[in-house]
Amino acid sequence: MHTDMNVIQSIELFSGICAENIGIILNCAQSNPQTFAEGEYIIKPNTELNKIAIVVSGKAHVVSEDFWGNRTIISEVGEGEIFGEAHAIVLYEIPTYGVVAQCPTTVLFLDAECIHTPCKEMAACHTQLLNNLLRILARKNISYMQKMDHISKRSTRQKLLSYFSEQMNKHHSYEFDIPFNRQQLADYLSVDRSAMSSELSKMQKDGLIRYNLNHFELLGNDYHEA
Amino acid sequence: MHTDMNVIQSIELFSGICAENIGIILNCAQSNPQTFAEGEYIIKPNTELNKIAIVVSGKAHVVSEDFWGNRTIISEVGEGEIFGEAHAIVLYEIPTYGVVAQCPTTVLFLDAECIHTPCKEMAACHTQLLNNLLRILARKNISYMQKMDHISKRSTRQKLLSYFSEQMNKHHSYEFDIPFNRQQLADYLSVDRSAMSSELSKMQKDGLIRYNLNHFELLGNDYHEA
DNA sequence: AAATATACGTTGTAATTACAACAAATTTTG
DNA sequence: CAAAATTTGTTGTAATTACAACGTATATTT
Repeated sequence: MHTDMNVIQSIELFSGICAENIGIILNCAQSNPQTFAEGEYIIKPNTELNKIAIVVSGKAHVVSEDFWGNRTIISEVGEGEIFGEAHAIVLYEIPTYGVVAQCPTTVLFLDAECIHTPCKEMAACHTQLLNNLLRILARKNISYMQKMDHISKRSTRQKLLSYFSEQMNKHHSYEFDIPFNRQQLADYLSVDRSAMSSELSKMQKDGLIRYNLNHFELLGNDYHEA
Repeated sequence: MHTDMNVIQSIELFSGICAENIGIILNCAQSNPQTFAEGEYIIKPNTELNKIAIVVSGKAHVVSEDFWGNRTIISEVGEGEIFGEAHAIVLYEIPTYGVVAQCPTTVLFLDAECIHTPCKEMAACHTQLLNNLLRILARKNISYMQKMDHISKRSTRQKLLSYFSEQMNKHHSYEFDIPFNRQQLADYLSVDRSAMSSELSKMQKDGLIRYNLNHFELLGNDYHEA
């Protein structure tokens, strides 16, 4: 129970909950920290999951493996982030994905039971915990929807335009910096990096965009030309 | 307030909540039913959203439109289902998608405020409401993750195999019926129908699968041959 | 500042895909 | 049951993509 309390107290799941109540939750949820070596499964695929996992330190990949053994990275979870919460809440679904430590990683497992039927001591902070979980899930939901929206486009150009369109809205400007390098952007959009790079070139040549490294500018039909 | 109470009482959002308390919620959330014509925007893109929408009757599409006017269907919501809940919970995000009625559709809007700071009358059922919302969001989350996992594969064949792999796990069997027709499956996997159809043929010829209409059978390397 | 590592852009080729057009099969309707 | 409508399968072609290989630029390390 002596895992880095500084980290624990600052994660979103416990925001607005005092240290004392966090202690009560950890106690009620029978939390136990575990450390995993690089490459080790934190969660094995196709295994029942009724715990919410908090990454106290380290980093892990949520990966999916199909019937034929092909592996893909679904998402990355870092310090302070949680995973498994969706499956811990929807009890009867068994996750097909696994979670693999990318370096020595310490994880705290919270029994989801205390979400559904909290003990008396938790009454004071249970609602806050539910609200936090709700917000985390909602935010993940939104980002999944956005990503799906981009990926579901048929061509690399359309995927890029869809992503740029989102960035434009987010920044309220035709110009913006993106938070990815080329490889990360390609991974995010599920396309090949070099093919994407060359498509970006074509788009610039076609007068759709202008860019330099991470800085992009959208050129609508007849807007703000120089 | 006289919208079909039969539908309202049977939706998942209100499961485990008695009719009386549902009345309290609807009252506290200043719910007001509205009816929209086919093709009409229920929610316009890029508009702040702080209400949870319940489809009382009809059907709607969640669509995204980019800077250049291209439209894509993100998901479909039918009777008893809700939408907008993620954005109503994460207040500061503005949805880029819109929601368009596919036929005359009646929708009940619940002010999300009563989720965050419920009135006294709601105390008795607020936790149940939070739990329901949590479960709905978690389930959507899981299905989004699965879909992303399929779509992010690079080739049509891999997308299909990923989907079949999921179906196999779900049915605990190498044989199963899928709930889509060809066009729907193609839309779900974001590929062209006819290209997918011909890829299915090839996969059958290559001995990976066997199928007839909606019935599919996976042929692992050396498993259960006849 | 040289050496190294990392990120980015370019090009050619083989493979895959979208698209269109049509044929075959299946389901619905009168 | 026949006709019509819908769904599914097939094929060819033009366009797009993945992949590999390599050159260049930028950042980091020593």
